[in-house]
Amino acid sequence: MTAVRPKSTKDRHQEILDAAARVITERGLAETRISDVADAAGVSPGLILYYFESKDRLLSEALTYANDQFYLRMSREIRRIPSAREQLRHLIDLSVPGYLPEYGRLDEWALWIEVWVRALRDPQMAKDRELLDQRWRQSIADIIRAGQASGEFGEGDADELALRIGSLIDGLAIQVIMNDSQVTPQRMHRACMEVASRELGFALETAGA
Amino acid sequence: MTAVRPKSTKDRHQEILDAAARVITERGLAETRISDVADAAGVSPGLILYYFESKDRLLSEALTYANDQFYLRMSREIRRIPSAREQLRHLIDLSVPGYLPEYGRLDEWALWIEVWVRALRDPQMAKDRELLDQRWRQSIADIIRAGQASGEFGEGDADELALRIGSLIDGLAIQVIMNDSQVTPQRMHRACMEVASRELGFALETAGA
DNA sequence: ACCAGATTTGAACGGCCGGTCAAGTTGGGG
DNA sequence: CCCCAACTTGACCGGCCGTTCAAATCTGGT
Repeated sequence: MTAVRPKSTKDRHQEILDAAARVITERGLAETRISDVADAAGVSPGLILYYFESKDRLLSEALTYANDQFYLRMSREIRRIPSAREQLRHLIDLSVPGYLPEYGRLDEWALWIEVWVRALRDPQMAKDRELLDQRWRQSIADIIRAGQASGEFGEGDADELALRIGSLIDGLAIQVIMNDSQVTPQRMHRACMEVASRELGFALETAGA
Repeated sequence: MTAVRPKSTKDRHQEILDAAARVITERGLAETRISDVADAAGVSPGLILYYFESKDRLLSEALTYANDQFYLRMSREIRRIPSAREQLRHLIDLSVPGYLPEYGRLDEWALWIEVWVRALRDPQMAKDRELLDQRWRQSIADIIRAGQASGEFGEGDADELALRIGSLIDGLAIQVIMNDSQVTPQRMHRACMEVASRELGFALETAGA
């Protein structure tokens, strides 16, 4: 049988990116060494530089790759939901770090922060970040447009509303991921839903028993 | 015995912190070397380690120091304004990177991002960040309470409203400081004012004429 | 079985930089 | 004026880590 040995080039490439993303999440960009990634991927350090021309390039690619993965998973899940209002709720569910138990601490947000800090100085990363962010706003705007078409949401510039809601999520998520004692996942979730309901003009079913 | 030269020592200490903050803003935390700080402060590298026990300590202190400075300047300015609504507007003015020309690009936000990334792994920095953030929310909440007392704003939990507005500012500021082509300072300012007016229940004077 | 090219290894190199230190300089008190 | 402690310097050390490279191994084709 073919042992585990033969790996296509593409597999290796992705394996290393996966390993790098894991290491960055765990140790932080600044503390990530090539040998850490090699260990995580189960290969020798030399091989990393065989597939990536430099450590910097590897880390940059890993960051956008990981954010890509997150985005794809999210939009896959959301596409399944028929109601725009429920789509929005689920997007918020997924965006609140640690809100849905099955998703762990949702450390993707930590990677975002690493992207930001790197984008401040790395033009390529700045470009990638802008695209990633645009896509994020876009997916919110799409939900809003769908809700407006179906009458679930009131009128208003969908892109502008998406910017506001998306930015609110960003700002709150930072504090939640930092384990701020005042800003719990529940509180973040509630804040997002309330602002969204006011901005989009729908009533929040208050869970009164 | 007698205190030796507390004044000069204190000056040096602060000079170095200032220099470090400048270097971090310019080059980023990851790229900041002790010798860079020494150059910026006009002293020898050895002296840096005479005043700070390690590079890590220095950088941590510099980050909180710089954010402190920003906060103090902001609250000094805001205290002068009588109307709560104008206080809020000015707080937003100051928070939008590059909105007020006289304040340059307001790179303090870049330092915030560095704080975040460091706070993810450094418990002391995490603690400091939480205090800094609490103070930031608090100063917004104070404005809101004043406005509610004077009748300028509607009712509502001031702390909750402050969290929402503060987080929105955070999330938007990130994108502005990244030079996102879609999120201009003007657009951020407008978004903040609109959400604030809706959340706080006051009318936005639409600039006619 | 053999070859050629692709893949993989790990040892070794070299630069960089945080931290140390011994030697100087300064300035105020006696 | 001298002395001592505080302050300041810059050379130096040592380790770390990104990168290189020659050699080993593997793979598929003939």
